[in-house]
Amino acid sequence: MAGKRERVRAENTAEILRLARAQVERDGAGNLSLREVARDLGMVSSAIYRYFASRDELLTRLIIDSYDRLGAIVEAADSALSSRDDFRGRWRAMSHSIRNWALESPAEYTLLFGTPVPGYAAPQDTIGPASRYTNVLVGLVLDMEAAGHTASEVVPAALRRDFAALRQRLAVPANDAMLMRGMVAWANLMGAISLELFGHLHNVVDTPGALFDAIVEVQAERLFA
Amino acid sequence: MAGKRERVRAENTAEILRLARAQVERDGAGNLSLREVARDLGMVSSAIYRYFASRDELLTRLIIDSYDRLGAIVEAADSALSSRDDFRGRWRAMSHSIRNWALESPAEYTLLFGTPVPGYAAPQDTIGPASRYTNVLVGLVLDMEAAGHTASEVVPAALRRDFAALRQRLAVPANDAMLMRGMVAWANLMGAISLELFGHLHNVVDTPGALFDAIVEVQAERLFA
DNA sequence: TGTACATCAGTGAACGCGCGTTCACTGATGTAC
DNA sequence: TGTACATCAGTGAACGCGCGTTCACTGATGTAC
Repeated sequence: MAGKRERVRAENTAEILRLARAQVERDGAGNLSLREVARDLGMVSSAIYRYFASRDELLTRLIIDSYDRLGAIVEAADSALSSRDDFRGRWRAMSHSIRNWALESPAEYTLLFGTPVPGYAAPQDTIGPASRYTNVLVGLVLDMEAAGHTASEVVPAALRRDFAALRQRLAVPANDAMLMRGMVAWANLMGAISLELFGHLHNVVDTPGALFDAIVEVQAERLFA
Repeated sequence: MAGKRERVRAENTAEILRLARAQVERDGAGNLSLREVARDLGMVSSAIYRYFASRDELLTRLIIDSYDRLGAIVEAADSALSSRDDFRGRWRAMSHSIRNWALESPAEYTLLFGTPVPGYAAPQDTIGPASRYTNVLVGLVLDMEAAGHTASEVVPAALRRDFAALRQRLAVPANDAMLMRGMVAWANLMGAISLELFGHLHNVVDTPGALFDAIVEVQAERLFA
């Protein structure tokens, strides 16, 4: 029988998350309202507290889920390429998968990469899921290094210490110049997407997709060739 | 006498803007409250309406002022370099001036480059001030082109049309590859700053300043040498 | 310089709204014997 | 298979709060003659 209570609880939890996500998609994370979720669900507002201890906890859950979805998407895009040494192809695939996800669910992107919700402090639980999508990029530079690629990027001393710590934490043996390469690619990628999603390409470019492609290609040429 | 009314009005308008800005700095733009501004000012809430027609109008004014301040800062940083053909130096100067401004007034940065305020639609008046800081970067690539630098970046057809329109709108004769270079630099710059300010470098790097320097140098080497 | 009228800044009360969270409660589902 | 008790989901009322905006008003500043 597996417990009717248990089943209903799982269903309702999922439904709350679904409705909350839809609300975030519509009005932004700052305006997520427990009362509205309850209304949508046909319950009284206090009932939500049987499922989530507070608004912040619900937000945290949404954030974690979004990071996880993003992570899964980027991992899938990368591993879809059968030739693992097609580094440019892999870079293209992961870049475009992030942008496509962002365009499909802009508020999810905003939830993760926009203005942090005021008064909300991300708890420890988010840091694992948050690094899932970046790990794909780390994997790419690692594979390049393993394949004998060398990078000549200069890394200042202060940053070399940071990179050493990072290598330990992630148990990743990439060298400084290669990590630097990854950082540049990362900043460039997220910058291009944020500028587009947050409206800064209005009055600049009419086909942001073409600009994104071109930016990805320029970096492919410089960093992943 | 020049009108006491007029003088008081100017003072109060300035004071409202100052208090509103402080509030945005403290709680984020989404939480800007006319009532709180009025309280801080020692006035009754409805009095604000003698100065601004609505909350949105006040927000717009804050945004315009911030773009203007940013624009002025970046212009000053660029023109402080006496040798106009030190392109790398100019790139460094403008990059760092933007980051420094962002660190000094994070909520202003967030107001401009973070999540758009839900329900708020930027009116036409913002687009002039919004392009002031980017024009400095455009100026740099223009000067490089005038000095005989050539760029080999590939620009796809769709984007070439956009760039043609952009050239007309800005009355700027930069060629496609050079404009492309500017776009890459722009995305990279804003991406690096946003990642830092929105907390994505936590658990990645302990000295974000060093990372920023390094990113700027990598792009200096590739785009402005 | 003085008077009469127009302009405008600031008041205070009100409208109508929404929010997160707590708490004592009822009634259904699950568990142990 | 049945009974007795424990667990837990959902209710409804309440607390205390904040918000943007409107409106009729008073009293001070400005203007025309």
